[in-house]
Amino acid sequence: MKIDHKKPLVILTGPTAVGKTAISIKLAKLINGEIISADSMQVYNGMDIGTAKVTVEEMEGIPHHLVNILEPTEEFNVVLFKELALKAMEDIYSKNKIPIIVGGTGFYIQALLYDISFEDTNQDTTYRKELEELAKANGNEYIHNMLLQVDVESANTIHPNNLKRVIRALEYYRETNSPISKHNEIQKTNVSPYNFMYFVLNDDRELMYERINKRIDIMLEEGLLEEVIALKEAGYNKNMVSMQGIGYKEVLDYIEGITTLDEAIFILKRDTRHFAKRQITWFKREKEVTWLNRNELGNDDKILEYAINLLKERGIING
RNA sequence: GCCCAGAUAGCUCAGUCGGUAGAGCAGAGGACUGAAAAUCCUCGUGUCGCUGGUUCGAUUCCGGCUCUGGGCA
Repeated sequence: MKIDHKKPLVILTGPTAVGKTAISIKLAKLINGEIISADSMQVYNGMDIGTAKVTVEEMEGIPHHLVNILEPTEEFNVVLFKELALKAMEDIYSKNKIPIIVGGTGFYIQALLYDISFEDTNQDTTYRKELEELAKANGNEYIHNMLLQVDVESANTIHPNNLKRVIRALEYYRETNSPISKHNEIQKTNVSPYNFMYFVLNDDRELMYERINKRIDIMLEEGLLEEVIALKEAGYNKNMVSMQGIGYKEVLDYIEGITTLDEAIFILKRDTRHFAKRQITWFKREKEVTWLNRNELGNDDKILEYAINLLKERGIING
């Protein structure tokens, strides 16, 4: 067995609706772990059905961190995630348990796993707003040209229409006086400080899409509409990050009369399929990933058996 | 039974004044390092319903047939 002094970390992710939750709880029981959610939407209170949030019964006593910790008015982001996840990990290590990161937000997982640095910038977003206004007034190309002046590298890789990232690159330059492309290059070489296993649960595309469509029908039966109506009545609106979650923005459009119910459901299913596809694209690009394919491994118990063996080999758990 | 309108990419449809065709959606691939369930990029060959005719050449014009809408009886 390999001796590794790095702390153990288990990641279990995959596209939406593959069945991460059920497996994660079994896994936590088997390896004496606690779960940290890497999900940008399950952090919000009151957003349960649309995010397919784990219920207390489903948890079966396994502690879950970073679920229900914010109100929908608050903004969650990678930096906050990393900060809170690190705290939770310390807590878990102190109990001699293993942290298991579970959730579909690949960006968050990456930031944590490779300890990507974000500390060198501040929280002030006024410059961001300024740039947004400039773009609105003069067009995307104008802003992109501004970037070209200070950071040719980034300007060449970021498409002018990708406003959010053009703006972030400019913001980064303004705050650090150094191009973000350089920062990214350095961060890319980061070696993970953990002894980890990065599992990606996956399945045949067609089956995945079927499961997504079915899950949304179930969400509607369980009262997704009522949930969104309640959020709207509580004063939450589409400008909030939380309300941009899939399921919320589409249902809001229906409630506000912008689409019919059938259209909203169609769009919701489609957007969820697109999302799952994007998630897979992300995981394909991550280099140190171990795929768990349902069609090759079989049922949840077989998948778990396979995963546990790998964890033993890696010295993350005792064999 | 008669009249009219359709029949073109998985779906909705455009188009070719005759030289074998293109949009949207669906779908596929990709990017992503402080909004990430967000944001952005790339990808379109299909007996142009079937069958005769005219023509150097028909998916496009003409005839017949089949099917689908709608109308009249």
